[in-house]
Order: sequence, then C-alpha cells, then structure tokens
Amino acid sequence: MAPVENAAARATKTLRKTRIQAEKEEIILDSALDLFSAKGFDGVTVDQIATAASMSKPNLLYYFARKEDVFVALIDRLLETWLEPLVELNADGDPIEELRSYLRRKLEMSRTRPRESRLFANEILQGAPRVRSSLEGPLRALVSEKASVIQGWIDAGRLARVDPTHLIFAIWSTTQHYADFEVQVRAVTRSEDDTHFEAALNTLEKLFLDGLRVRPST
Amino acid sequence: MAPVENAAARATKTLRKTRIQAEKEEIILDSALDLFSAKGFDGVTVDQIATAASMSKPNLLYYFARKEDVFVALIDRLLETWLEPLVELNADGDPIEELRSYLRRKLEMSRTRPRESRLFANEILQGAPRVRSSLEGPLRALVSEKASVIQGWIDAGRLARVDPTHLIFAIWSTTQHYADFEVQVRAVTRSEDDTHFEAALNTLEKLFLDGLRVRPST
DNA sequence: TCAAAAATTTTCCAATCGGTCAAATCTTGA
DNA sequence: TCAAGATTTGACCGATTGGAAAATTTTTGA
Repeated sequence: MAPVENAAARATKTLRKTRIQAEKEEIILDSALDLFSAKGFDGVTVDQIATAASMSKPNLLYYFARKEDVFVALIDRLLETWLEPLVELNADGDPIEELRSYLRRKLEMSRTRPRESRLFANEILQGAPRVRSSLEGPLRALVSEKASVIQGWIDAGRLARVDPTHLIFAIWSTTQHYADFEVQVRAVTRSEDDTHFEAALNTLEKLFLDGLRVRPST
Repeated sequence: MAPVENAAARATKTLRKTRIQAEKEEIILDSALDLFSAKGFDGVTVDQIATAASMSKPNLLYYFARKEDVFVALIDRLLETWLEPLVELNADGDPIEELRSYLRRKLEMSRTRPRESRLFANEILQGAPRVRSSLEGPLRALVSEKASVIQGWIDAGRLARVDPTHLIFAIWSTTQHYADFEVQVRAVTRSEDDTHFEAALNTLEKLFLDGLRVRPST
C-alpha cells in the first residue's frame, strides 16, 4: 500500500513544481470540483474528470496517481477556506455584530461557492471516510475555541443563554442549506437566480437576533 | 425502455401481493435504506443490498427489476413520512406553540430516523434526479400552503415579520443537520450517544423563539 | 544545441457491475 | 394430492471502470 510516487515527487525529489504541473493540477482540481460536488465520489469517473480538464485519463493519472488523491487534494484545500469565516470571529468585537457578520459571511460563502459546500456535505454525509481526522483535530479545536469566546459573551450577559456549539451548528446548517439543498430551495421558491438570498439573509438575521416571538416595541 | 414487469404484476395481474412478496420487499427496502443512506446510490451495489437482505442478487432483481427501482421505492415511501410533521402544523393553534411543536417533531425525526434524512439529503445534494417532480409538485404545494398559514399569523401580529418559506427552511436545516452531519456533530461534541439532542433542542427553541439578543427581563 | 527530464498518448487489462437466462425448488389452493 | 404458479439460484455476459505499461512527443536547462 505504499503510495505511488506522484508527478511532483518524480520531478525533482523536492517540493518544487514545474509551471505545467501547477497549471494542470489547477485545471484538474477545478474540473473535479465541478463533478464531485454534483455527483459524489462514486458518481464520477476518472475519464469524466480528464475530459472536463481537456486531457487524457492517463495524463490525469500522471498528476494524481489515484482517483482518491484528487478528491483528497480537493478536501484539503477546501477545509481552510471553509473555516475562515469562523476564524475571523473576534472575541473583542461586539457579540451581536460579530455573529451577524459571521452569519453574513457564511451565507455569502454558500452563494458564491456552492460547489465547495456540496463537496463537503457529500463527504460528511457518507461518514467522512477521508476527512474524519480533520474533523476530530483542527475542526474540533477551532469550534472549541470559538465556543469559548461565545460562552464568554454569554457569561458577561451580552448574549442570550444558548449552547455555543449548537449555535455554531445552527449557523452552519441554515446557511449551508442554500448551497447543499439548492435544488429544493429553487423548486420551492421558483427562483432561478440569486435573489432569494436577500430574503434568506433578512429572515436568518431576524431569527438569530430577535427570534419569532413578538415583543412590545420600545 | 418499457418497464420490466415486476414480481407483483407477474404474480396475479392484480395489485395483490403474496405474503412472501410483502415480507421480502420489506427486508430489501430496509437493507437498501441502510446502504443507500450511508453510501449514496452509486456507492452501493445490487450484490451488497442482496447480501444484506440475505438473498441472491437475481432473487432481489426478481422483486425489483432494476437497482433504481429499489431507490425510487424508498424515496416514495419516505416523502410522505418526512413531510408529516409539517402537515400537522395547525392554522388554528397558537403560532408559537405550533412552531415549537413542529421544531420538536422535526428534531425528533432526525434523532429516530437519521437514515431517511440522509437518504433524502443524498438525493437532493445530487440534483434530485429522481425526485425533482415531487419537489416541484407536492412539496412545493405543501410549503406554499403552510407558508400562507404562517403569513396569516404574521399579518395578525402574532409572529415576528420573517419570510415564512425561509423560516421553514431554517427549521428543516437546523434539525436535519443532526442527522445528515451526524459524523461532524459527534466529532465536535465528542458525543457517542443521543444526549446532545437535548442541548440542541434547548438552543434551537431559544434561538427560534427569542433570538440571541439580550432583553431586559420583564 | 541537445540530452535529460517532463508531459502526453495509445493500448491494454483485470476487476467489478447491472442485469439476463434457464433450470431447479418451494408454496399454494383446488 | 399435485399441478400451476411463485420463488430461488448458479452460471453467464457485455459494458464500464480504475489503473498499468510502454512508447512517443514536448519542454527545459546547462
């Protein structure tokens, strides 16, 4: 089960990549993201990725020795980008504004990068066989850190008493829903463009900040 | 592309099923639900389903002529169950209590029937190739109807002004998250049982009803 | 310039998969 | 009881798939 030497390693025995390598790998990963996010790992063939990337199958396998290597490369580069909005959550900011801003960034991410969201969802849905360690390592650590920040706000009486971790889950799920369940959202709203995102943001802000209960205007 | 005559049709030319038919189809569907919900349509072979159902592949194909027929049968029986909690939303009830109750039922569904949730999520995520018509038909109709109910409550000043459709999306996403992203939830919370559902319910109720903003206690 | 290295392609293969077929066995009801 | 129908299975098949091998072409750097 020794990993097959890949193009980069074969090339120079160093980490340096040639111009062509960098370009082609980029094209491959972009094509693969299109396909994997739409059909899942098992629903895509190496040939399809190669064709989408305008090259032959063996040529693709020259850059990524195995189909799974392409998938893993995608997941790896995705995770960092994906968690960035949460990283930016600032303990020194105003709690309400910080969370509102986080919600916005996360929803914007679903709007502009639905492929990444679906790729991730696909992987988690199937038990995260290829990213389990990332979940239990960096992801858990980050959530833990930010949950502490939120808990601090709550303890200071600046935020309602909710479980910080589950609050994060709620923000994740409501925003990612617009990418992962896009087909359903479009079917229900009859929307063919991005306009429903505005109504979504308004509703989510209202929900998260003030809830549904009517209260006397002050 | 004429559909192959299935076991039931071949049996009696009526809709009546034999005892064995009913039993075996049940076993097949249950095994298939296990597998499809965990690995997706393309990640499962007919042989795997047959083995899980303790029968040979040709025997399974005697009951469901094609692999896709098994999947469609699952989706069909799932949709009704899945939407039942929303059907129960009662226009004559108290708005807050009705929505709280809906939230609870939906979360309970994610806890007790995660397989069904994941099966559905898998299908939607991949563009709903096999249920698109159901989304645009019955699902849209039901959401439309219930959105009107909620809008009525809002117009009567009994509920905060949110977009009813997006409110429904928010309830769907937050609750289904605990089934669809179970692996991630467990990784982050280190939970190995169902106990996190209580914290989830508390947080979601608080969020949906009162939001995060702190307000002076009355 | 030109040889070494990188990139690309044609050809091929073993394994897997969905599904068929025909024969054998089991169930059911008159 | 027993024949007709229902159920089950082993053997098989064509298509697809991930990937390997080897030869050819292109690019690179001294």
